[in-house]
Amino acid sequence: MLKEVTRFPDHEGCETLTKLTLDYLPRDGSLGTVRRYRRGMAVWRPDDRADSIYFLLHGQITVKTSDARGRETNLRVIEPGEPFGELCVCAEKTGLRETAAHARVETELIEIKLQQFIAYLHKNRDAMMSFLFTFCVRLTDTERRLDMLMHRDAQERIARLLLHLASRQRATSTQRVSDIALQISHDELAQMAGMSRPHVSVTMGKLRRRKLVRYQRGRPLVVNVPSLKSYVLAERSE
Amino acid sequence: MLKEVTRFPDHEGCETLTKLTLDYLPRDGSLGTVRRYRRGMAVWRPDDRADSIYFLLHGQITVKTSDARGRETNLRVIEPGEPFGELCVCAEKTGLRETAAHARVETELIEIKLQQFIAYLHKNRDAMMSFLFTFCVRLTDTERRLDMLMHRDAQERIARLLLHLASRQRATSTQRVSDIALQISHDELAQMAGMSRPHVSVTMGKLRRRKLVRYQRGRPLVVNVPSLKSYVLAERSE
DNA sequence: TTCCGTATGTTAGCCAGCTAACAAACAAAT
DNA sequence: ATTTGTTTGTTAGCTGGCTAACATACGGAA
Repeated sequence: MLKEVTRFPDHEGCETLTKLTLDYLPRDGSLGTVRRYRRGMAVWRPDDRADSIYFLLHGQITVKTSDARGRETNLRVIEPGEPFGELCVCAEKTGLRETAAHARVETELIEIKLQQFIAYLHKNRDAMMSFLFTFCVRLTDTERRLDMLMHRDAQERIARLLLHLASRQRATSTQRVSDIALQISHDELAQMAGMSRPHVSVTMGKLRRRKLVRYQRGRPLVVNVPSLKSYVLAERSE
Repeated sequence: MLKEVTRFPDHEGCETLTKLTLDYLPRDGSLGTVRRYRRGMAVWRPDDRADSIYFLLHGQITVKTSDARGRETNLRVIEPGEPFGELCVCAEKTGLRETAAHARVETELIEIKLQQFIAYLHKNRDAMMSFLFTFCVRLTDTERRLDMLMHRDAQERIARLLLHLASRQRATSTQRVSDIALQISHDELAQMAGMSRPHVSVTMGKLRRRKLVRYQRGRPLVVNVPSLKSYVLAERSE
């Protein structure tokens, strides 16, 4: 149990820690309820009370906001093992979600009432520590997306987004390869990068010509991490 | 000690929780080192190892990144009582900061080595729970900034940024007033919103003409929270 | 095969926000 | 009172990304 604690400051396998909390939860059904959702179904809607936390078992969830004009933006994509719908998603103490979460595919998850979850953490030190680490990683994750959005050049923005997605993906792979495959459409990239879909296609085309990514119709998007990274870090002074 | 735990799900005074962890730390000097910084001094630089966590006692800290072109963007402003330089600011397990933190004014803080801090949390359940809540709040905070950056209309973007800053500020005020005063320059707003300084000035001028904010040279910026909020939420369909 | 739905490629025209450059207003220091 | 430094106001181009619209390619269903 202490292994992760002492290993953490060395920053090994940070991303994998995100999925660790689930291992500390009782699996005898005493905490939370297992629920299933089919593709497209809503896990929560903007006006729902934010009094539950979820852990994704199988499938994939997207968390989105939409503004007054109906423009949708993708705030997060949840992978199996990750917690989501966290505590204190409280905008202005109304305790409402203000976001929408939908199953992207056939999905199974555990829903736990916040009260119960907090009570459980209170009794279980290791689970709490694990959960704390999970949040640290998520915070870093979110701050990197912030960093990405601060860049206004399309190529740099997309490049950073792809690197970000690749580093999350890499956590699940066993070996450290330079080519990471992502299953994501241009439309979804557009929603994550805050760009229009056509311009994402144009920008992706440029990156493809530079051999920084590979993709074709129907084939997954393959990101060459080292090349992309050196592209992002390169001085483009003029 | 349990008060905060049970109160949390009701989302009362969420923001104030951010500054709560400090109260749980031993003040006898047994944990961490007190350090002082003068205006402009660096707390850490991009290549420093990220093996400490900090708690701000007095003053103000800004955390920034700068890209290859030298463009600086403001990632966060730290207020007294808040922790910063969190665990796992580990980009690619190098364990480096990749950001720069500077004192904006005369500043005093506590620096604690991560190893020691984690060991302390491990022994002190209430401190850990408090710290966990702090992170939840910070995560929500960061996700709101994400949301703000996803909007490309300048007025909406600045409006959302001001609301965000105001809601953090409001935590320190005793009463719930509609007018919140902020001490921030157009240049800093530009760095937080990912916009150019001139266009921030233009946009702020528009908001001022709409009576959503008040400000003059040398006077602090006063944000009318309800008006701004209704402006942001209003349908601007055409 | 054919049809349909969805993802990607591409272009023309427009416009919001950028850069650059300078002016003005004030504060603090001399 | 001057000087210096800092912040804000403002404008004239310019450009990058947007919208809209359509073309193309592919997968799966019928």
